[in-house]
Amino acid sequence: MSFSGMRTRQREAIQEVLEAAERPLSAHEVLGEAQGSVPRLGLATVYRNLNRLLDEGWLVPIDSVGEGRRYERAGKEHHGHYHCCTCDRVYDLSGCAAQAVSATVPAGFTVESHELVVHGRCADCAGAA
Amino acid sequence: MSFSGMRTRQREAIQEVLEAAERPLSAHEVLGEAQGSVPRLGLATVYRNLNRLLDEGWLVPIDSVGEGRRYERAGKEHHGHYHCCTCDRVYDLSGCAAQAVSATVPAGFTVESHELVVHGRCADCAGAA
DNA sequence: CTACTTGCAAATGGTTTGCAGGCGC
DNA sequence: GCGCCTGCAAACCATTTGCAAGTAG
Repeated sequence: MSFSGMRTRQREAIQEVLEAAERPLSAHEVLGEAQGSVPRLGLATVYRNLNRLLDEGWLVPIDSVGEGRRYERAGKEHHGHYHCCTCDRVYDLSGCAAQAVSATVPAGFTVESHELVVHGRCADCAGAA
Repeated sequence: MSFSGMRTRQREAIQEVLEAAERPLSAHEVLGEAQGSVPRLGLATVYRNLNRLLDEGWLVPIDSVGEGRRYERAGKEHHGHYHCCTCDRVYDLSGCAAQAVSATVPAGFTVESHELVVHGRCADCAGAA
């Protein structure tokens, strides 16, 4: 099991884009950026690589915000995400800001609401599975 | 503003289902339940009513968990949601549990991770929009 | 050379929309 | 009766999959 798979031009372009990003990116954003290095890059290839990178633990999925999944380089300190309702982009917050939401939001940003989601297993499933 | 729209059998069935639910429901769950009272009810009608109810503020959307949006009656005390990774259902948590996640999780439930998402406007959009 | 990958196109699954007929008011 | 609402089917959009051809090792 082991691992990384082949080294291809498209795979590297995708990783570079994600490594350089300072906020979670959508598949389309990755496609757009990566096509800078690999023009003929297809969306399916982007998804296939994103999913592989998720399996390998190189990426973390961000599903918590509206439409579509975002992808972020793994290994960062646990942090919250700030979603702009207008431009729909997602920004990283510093640290897990649960206790002081407004304090962690970047200056100039306005907080409208926040959500806390816990993932795990309920009593039924913990016993059954 | 003001607005309620017409009173129809399907609309009432949908509202009853959501009023009775003690956890956020997906459009399909609403459809299934409501068809108990209105057999020929269509999925499109469910979506149209759910969206209208959202506009009217009667419902709150829960986008934070995995696949598809869930809908919950508005007006409840702000609370977190517990998502079971196995059965994929979403449960309400009591109160905003940001400060003590594990403490608010129902007995028997296992916490695997949690997410905090803040919605609002970034500096650019707050000024522009 | 052989297996893993890619690109393109068709398939999926959730949600929305177009349209003709129905029902609330 | 007029207009909003419903049901059905087609349209959309994000993501996945099938398949023939390309490329890494």
